[in-house]
Amino acid sequence: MTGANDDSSGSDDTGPREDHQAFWADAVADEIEARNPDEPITIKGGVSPSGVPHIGHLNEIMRGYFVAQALRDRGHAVEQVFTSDDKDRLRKMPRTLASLDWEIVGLDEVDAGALGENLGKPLTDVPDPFGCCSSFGAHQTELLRKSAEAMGVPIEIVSNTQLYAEGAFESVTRTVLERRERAREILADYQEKVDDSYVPFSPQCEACGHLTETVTAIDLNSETVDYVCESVEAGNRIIEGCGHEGTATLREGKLPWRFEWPAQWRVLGVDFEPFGKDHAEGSWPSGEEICRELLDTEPPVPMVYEWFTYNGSALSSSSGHVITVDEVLSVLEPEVFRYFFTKDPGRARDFDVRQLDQLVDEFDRFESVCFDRVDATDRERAVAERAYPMVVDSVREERIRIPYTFAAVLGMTDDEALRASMARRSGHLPDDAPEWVVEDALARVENARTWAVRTDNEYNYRLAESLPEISVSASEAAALDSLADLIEREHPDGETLQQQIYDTAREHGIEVGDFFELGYRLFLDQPQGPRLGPFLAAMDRAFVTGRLRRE
RNA sequence: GGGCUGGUAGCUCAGUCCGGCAGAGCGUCUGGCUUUUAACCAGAUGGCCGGGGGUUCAAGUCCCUCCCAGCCCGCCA
Repeated sequence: MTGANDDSSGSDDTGPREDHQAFWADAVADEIEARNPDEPITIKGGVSPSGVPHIGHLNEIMRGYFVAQALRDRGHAVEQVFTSDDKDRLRKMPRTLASLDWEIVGLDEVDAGALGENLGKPLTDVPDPFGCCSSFGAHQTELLRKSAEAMGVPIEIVSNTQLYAEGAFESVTRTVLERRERAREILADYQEKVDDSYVPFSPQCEACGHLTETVTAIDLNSETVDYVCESVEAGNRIIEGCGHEGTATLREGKLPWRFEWPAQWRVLGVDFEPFGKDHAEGSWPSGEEICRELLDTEPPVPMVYEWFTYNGSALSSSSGHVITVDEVLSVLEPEVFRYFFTKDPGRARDFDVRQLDQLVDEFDRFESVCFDRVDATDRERAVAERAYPMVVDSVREERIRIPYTFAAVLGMTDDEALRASMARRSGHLPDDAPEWVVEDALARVENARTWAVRTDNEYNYRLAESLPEISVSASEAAALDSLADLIEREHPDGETLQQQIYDTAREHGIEVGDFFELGYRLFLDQPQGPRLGPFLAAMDRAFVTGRLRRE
């Protein structure tokens, strides 16, 4: 169905605060619907692709995604686009870069000169320092595309450079130049340094390729501007101009950001756009006014999102304190990370790798709430039922989750059959679980294992492949042998075995604590570990008895 | 200097729009055999809701103000 709500004005009389939406994306969807937008409804995001794309940038995609899904669920056709603002000038050297395989490298490992010699040019005119893409901008855009793909979000990526090149911005640019007096007036309310000489267009110098700011003449008949390539200030530094005097068409240059953003809204027909708090007080209010006053277009429904921090401090492409989508997905299932973005965008949030188990536990609860397996408030249930289907690839109630920390423990072995049998014997997987359930449940093990290794936390065990070098006393040897016999004879369950370990230690006059440590050394080559009884009971019996006998 | 956003239990977060007993999970503690062991179960513990003031029968929620963090505009460079 298309074109919902057309002119049925009678049904719109209910006030906007009529029913409070539990899930934020539905509140946004309400706002968008209230405007009766043309279909497909267009949701946009975008970034200037200059540094290593990190999880903060993903807000531009994920926040829109949930709104898009909420609208689609209501029967609307929705298109989610993402502009790579790749006509932006390269202003400074990034400290780190990412290869297309997400390897983070320093400038010394790439052709840094490709960047350094081209400061001031549009990102798409800067060579790729990795040499693998047609430009630095293209390289960066490719990383963004991969991020969205990895998150399973279908978006159309639009190159800003491309939009200029094909003339999509031409008429808007013309309008802005025609009405530059008004443009100045508006912008001057937001930016003090806008003076009479300000021209809302930056031509690209035909000689050196820099984006320049000194426009000397505007000819709207021929749709060209004359310029002098003078030095410009960018990113707290001066970028030298070449002094060339030339003429540029409206496709050969770019609008300043404050105008470019509203121009995108108009050209792409944007109905909704989320943006970070950096824009909330700057480009949004000016953009809103520019859009209405200058471009005669209604601006999109806005949404400000708070920034994430990473391990407690600000994410920063330039300083290199980043975590990429690729890294996150090496420790989290995509649905868990998608869940992270269902949380209130207005709240500042830390992505703390050391505490990822909490996030995963939260997700597991979220899933359980959706399927009504645990107690929850009405609100929590409403959010879960609404957002959960947008988070998973498919809603399958039979799915089983192994707790993240236990999954990390299962990572002690690479033997997948052993992982499965340990999960079964420990009660986390029913014996009759279908193949796909087992496979799904165990998929988490690799993630959790990577996490445990990366943070080197208390779940970072490794099953000792071969017999560790340990010396045992005569009484300890006897105790271990006797425990092995017991296991062979009685096949005890975990709790029984736990008890038998205590009993055996005492029977042989060994300190209980010492005996446990001996057990951990034997199997993990560490002095501590998980509850020994259940742990040993979960493993292959012959292996356990053999190891106890120090074979 | 002006403004915007955030600040809720040890941790991660709901609840704030629209005032009605301060919540969840995790952690911690205790118990579950005579037993320290990270995957079990039960119970308990946990809060000046950033501070202060105001409105109200009633404030985490509304108003004012201050503090802290981040950001925007300006100023400076």
